[in-house]
Amino acid sequence: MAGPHTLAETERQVQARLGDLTLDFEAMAVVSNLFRAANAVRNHLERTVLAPADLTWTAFVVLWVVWIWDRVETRTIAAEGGFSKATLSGVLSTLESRGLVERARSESDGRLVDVTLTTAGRKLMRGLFPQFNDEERAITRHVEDLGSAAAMLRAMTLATE
Amino acid sequence: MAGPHTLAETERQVQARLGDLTLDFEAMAVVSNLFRAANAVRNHLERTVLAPADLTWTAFVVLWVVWIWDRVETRTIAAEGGFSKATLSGVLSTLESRGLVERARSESDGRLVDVTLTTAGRKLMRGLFPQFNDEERAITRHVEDLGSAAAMLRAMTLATE
DNA sequence: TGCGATTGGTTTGGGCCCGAACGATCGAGC
DNA sequence: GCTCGATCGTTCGGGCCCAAACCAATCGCA
Repeated sequence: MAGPHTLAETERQVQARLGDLTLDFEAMAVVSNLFRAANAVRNHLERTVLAPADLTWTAFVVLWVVWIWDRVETRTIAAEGGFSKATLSGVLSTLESRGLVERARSESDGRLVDVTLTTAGRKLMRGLFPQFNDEERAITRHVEDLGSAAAMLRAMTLATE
Repeated sequence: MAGPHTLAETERQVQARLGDLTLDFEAMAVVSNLFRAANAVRNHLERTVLAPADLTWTAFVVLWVVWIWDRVETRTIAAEGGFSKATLSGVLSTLESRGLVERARSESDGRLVDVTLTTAGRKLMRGLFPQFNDEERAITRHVEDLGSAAAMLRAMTLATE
């Protein structure tokens, strides 16, 4: 949200429009930078790692969750990935048509659908994830304390729930 | 990406699949938490502040940039907002049809288009932004050092460019 | 001055994204 | 057994999202 302009300049402009209100500019800067970072990182990873494999961001997240947990119910994937079940339904259909995942109705509960990776899906993830992690390392290389960075982000996530 | 499961459990699963490779789990956790936070914050703000005004996230960002800078070229909006010019073109059409912004071809350069807020657009932002900032304050209330948090996020953004 | 290269915004096509509505299934309590 | 409420995945409609193709305007450079 806040961009090439300086922070001070942005504050000045906001103050000019809402001078009579008390605002929290530090909070504004943090939220703004959160989205700039997430956007930049996502675009970067999509271009460098995902595009060559013809995968979208969300498709990769779905594959990742299924890969880690081997056999997952769709509701779990949606919760872990942070998107709606409606979105997941479409992405799963795409991945299924490409032969990367398989849907199977649960035997113990007829409402649930279990998802697993096909052999092709597992092979793809095994090749992709190391590249992905290399980029993650590069992206965070200038972050001093990774542990406290993760904790800070978790604090924001929790504060919204 | 990483969700209800514990971090240690996730690492164990990844290690089981890629045990022979060196991975950076701390970097993985930071990137993962970055997206969880951004998703959670965005969804929260959309539901609490934006939905009542019938605005999407991107539409609000566009309005915000134009509001701050009064008269902006579309290329600037796209750069500040962090999305493509193709996306912007569609969102601007939506906002224009709702009477919140106006497009005007630049007089000095026939390729450029300047965007301004209408009176209705300014009125909307004046009412909306204080609510938005209140939520931003609440979201960051458990972050100890807002300054270093913003710096950390900036470091990640810069590392991808 | 002329013309190829660059820049800027829009359009197009395909995919993601959500809330709401829907049909199927399950389970608690009678 | 039966029913009512809750849960699950899918579908639908509308909007966002991007890359690539496109056209108009401008610039660079001889």
